[in-house]
Amino acid sequence: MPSLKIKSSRNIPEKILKTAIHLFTNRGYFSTSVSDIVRESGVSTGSIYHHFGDKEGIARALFEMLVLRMENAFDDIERQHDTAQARCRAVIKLLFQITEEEPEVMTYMLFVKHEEFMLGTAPICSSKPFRQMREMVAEGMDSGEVRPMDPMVAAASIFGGALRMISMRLDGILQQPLTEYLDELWSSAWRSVCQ
Amino acid sequence: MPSLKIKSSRNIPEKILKTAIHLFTNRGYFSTSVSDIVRESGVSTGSIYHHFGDKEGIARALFEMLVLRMENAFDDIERQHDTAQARCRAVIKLLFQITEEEPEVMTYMLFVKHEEFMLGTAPICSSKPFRQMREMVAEGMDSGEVRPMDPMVAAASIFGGALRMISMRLDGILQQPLTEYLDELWSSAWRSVCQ
DNA sequence: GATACTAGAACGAACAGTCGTTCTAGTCAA
DNA sequence: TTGACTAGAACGACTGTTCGTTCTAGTATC
Repeated sequence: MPSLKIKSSRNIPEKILKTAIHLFTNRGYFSTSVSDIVRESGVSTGSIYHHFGDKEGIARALFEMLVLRMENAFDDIERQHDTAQARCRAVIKLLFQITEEEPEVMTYMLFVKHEEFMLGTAPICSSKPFRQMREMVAEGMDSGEVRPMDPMVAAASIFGGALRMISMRLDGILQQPLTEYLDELWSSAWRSVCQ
Repeated sequence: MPSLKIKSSRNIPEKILKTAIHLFTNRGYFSTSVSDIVRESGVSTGSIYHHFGDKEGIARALFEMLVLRMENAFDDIERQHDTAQARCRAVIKLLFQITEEEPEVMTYMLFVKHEEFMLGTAPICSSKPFRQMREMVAEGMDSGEVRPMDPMVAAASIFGGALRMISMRLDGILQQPLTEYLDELWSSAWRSVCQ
């Protein structure tokens, strides 16, 4: 997580966010009370409300931070690779790495129903990172790497398997680290859409 | 939904369950109060507790009913088809149909985090229907229809795209009914694992 | 057929506890 | 001294649940 450097030497907002993502992903947003966050973070109620306004504000800050981080990572990938094949593979590799290194981050991004508590928020798959993923596939179709087909079907075919693996890994059904499945999964995924 | 015939001519448990699945999927479990269910169903608080014990009991009854229904449907599919290819395709077709005809049922089955409120419940992908899906793929590998590979990767590759399409459809990103994508999606999915 | 009785289904006002939030007092760096 | 920040007790709204009562339909008795 890119540490948001903030003036206070004790960096209270970061403490709050770290505790929050841990509790939100393990117990769920509604089963986490503000008092729980106070207790586990060692930060007072007053500070929490001073920095984030309300409980939803914590969830929102967390979400925006992680989405932004993902956007930047995808921008990097687009810069570092120039074929759809290489880009999509790099995206999956990145998602697998994050899942292994920071499972709570991946859980919060992909498998938390933000609309339920962040009122007026669009579902995660209409967020920019997901759009970037679909665009990579669409560009691959324009360039002839990906065979002509419905763009949504193509995107679902390329990334669907990987997202399924992530979901199973986070649910404890896969024992081995995701990175060990990467090559085999990618060759299957690419077979489904290549010319 | 298979109507649980119950003596009472007014069939109160069914009224409660219908209201509950509607509210749970649209607002979320925690944002739905028992009073909301009382108001929308026209059933009294007392009756709800008489039939289901507590709020969680409603969610649990709903879940068990829908999982059972899915198990039976998959059993039928296994009886009616004898190749992995035909079985897997039939499963996807069925899931697409349910998504179109009863989106709330599909939402509740796939995209509600039951562990958060039904304490001690395993995640949905360790439930029997999901195991049945993985077994169909494994059998296809034994028979030589599916090329040799990690069984989990094979299952994720076959069903991942379809589940992604369902998710996008339920989130309102796909305008057309899923059934229109079935042929194209299936041919992609099968390409990824066939010999 | 009429009556008395019974079991369980339905009701909803009342309760105890928890939650998110507010507020006043205090701390500390500049 | 000032102003940003921290602290945590206090508050009111709301939640899931309970429980005493009423209603309903079926059975036994006459």
